[in-house]
Amino acid sequence: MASTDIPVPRPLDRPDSFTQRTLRAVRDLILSGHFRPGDRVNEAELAEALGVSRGPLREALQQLTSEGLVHRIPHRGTFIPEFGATETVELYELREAIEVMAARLAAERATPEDLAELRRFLDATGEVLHSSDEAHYPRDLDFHDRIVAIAGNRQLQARCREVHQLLHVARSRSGFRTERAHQAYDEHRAILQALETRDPDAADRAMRAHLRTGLAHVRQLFELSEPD
Amino acid sequence: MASTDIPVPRPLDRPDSFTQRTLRAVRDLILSGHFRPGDRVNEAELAEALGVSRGPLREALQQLTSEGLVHRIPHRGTFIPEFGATETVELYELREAIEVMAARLAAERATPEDLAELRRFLDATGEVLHSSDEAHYPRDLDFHDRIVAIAGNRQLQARCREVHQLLHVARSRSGFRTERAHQAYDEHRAILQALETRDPDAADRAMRAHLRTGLAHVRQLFELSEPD
DNA sequence: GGTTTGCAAACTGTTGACAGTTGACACCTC
DNA sequence: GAGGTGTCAACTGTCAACAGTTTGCAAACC
Repeated sequence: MASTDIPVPRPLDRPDSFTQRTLRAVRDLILSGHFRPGDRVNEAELAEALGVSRGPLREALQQLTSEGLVHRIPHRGTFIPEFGATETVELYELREAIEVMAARLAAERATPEDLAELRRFLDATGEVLHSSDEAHYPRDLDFHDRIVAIAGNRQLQARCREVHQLLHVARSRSGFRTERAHQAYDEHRAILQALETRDPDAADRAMRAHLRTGLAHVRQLFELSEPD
Repeated sequence: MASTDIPVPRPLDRPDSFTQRTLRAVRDLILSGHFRPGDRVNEAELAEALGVSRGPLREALQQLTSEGLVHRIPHRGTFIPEFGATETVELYELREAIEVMAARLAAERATPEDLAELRRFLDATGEVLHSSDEAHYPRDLDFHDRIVAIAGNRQLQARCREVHQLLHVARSRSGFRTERAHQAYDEHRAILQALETRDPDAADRAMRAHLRTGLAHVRQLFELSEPD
């Protein structure tokens, strides 16, 4: 078709709509902690700051509402939700539902290359972990995302993204730190092993155990910070 | 506070916003089959028909987009998505993730009353099923919704609703009929039994088996209608 | 002094109009 | 007639202004 060698016609360069850009901007503001749980969003002010009118902003807020990152009360305004112990536990249970299923599917569908790459990834994080004795484990979510990707189900992947987002906000409040890097790493290895034996039930058990440990840890944090 | 006995001050009577009403209206139009997969939505026309301006309609469409009931292409318009075999299978897998988890939680959390009511419900549907030999099983979803309700996790419940909606649209195209009412009924009894023994693993297995049977059935329909 | 009542400012909900893009049809060329 | 080009109507994206609601404050009243 295209006869010449011009770099690229790029139908992709079209800057996407104000609504989409605004959506990403506001989402980042929430995830980055600029807006904190309990805060109220002033539409006119925020629209001005982002350089758009209230129309696109309102569409973006509507989307964020269904993502759960924002809560709208009629005639009152838009608020950043506060996640208590109950909500956080519910999110963890949803996460367990999705990621356990993803682990099952990954055990059935992973290609040899998938497994090899996952192993390399874990080896790399293992080295980092043992050399510098970090108590933090920044690549935890990376591992989980990779497994959901291997599962090859877009619906699961999309929901997983959403849940991780919400948990990020839910945990942000009490200065959450994993502090259990080595344990998590060991559990990740167990999951990898289950995948390599292509045993969905074993993958199920390993992933579930891993997530429940995480939930138990978060529960403990909540009980410490507020006996709710 | 309120000293007098006037019926009710009712802060609830406030008719909710145009956006909310429009959202429900359009959702119903899609679920009822008025809009069919592949159809395009004309904003001006639909807004006029619903008696609102394009603003609220666009906010409603934005929400429907994140529910997956609608697909927007920039500068092209809003379309009702067409669910092929791949998408439908993915939805079933997501459903399995959610409802299996719900069954596990229900096994742990169901009160005796919950179980008694669920049993009454199943008995009632059983009678209907055996007296009039309906091939159709209209209360199938009811049963599933009850279990998710018993699980008592709002996040799971909300996602479950969404998935059921999408599956409704996905199946609507090829004049889907269950045709396996008696089998489904038996499987439901098995699930109930697992719940009554309060065995999460048994509930897991029973629910998973039930949903996989359903998926196998749908797969068969797709292979018949289109060898995709 | 404490409670109620009545503004008034601030903000959200909604609208109609304008700007930019897309897709189709007609026309022109070879 | 096939292929390319120009034009136009239809529709989406965006905006600025208007309408209705909420909330805080202040004055009035008991």
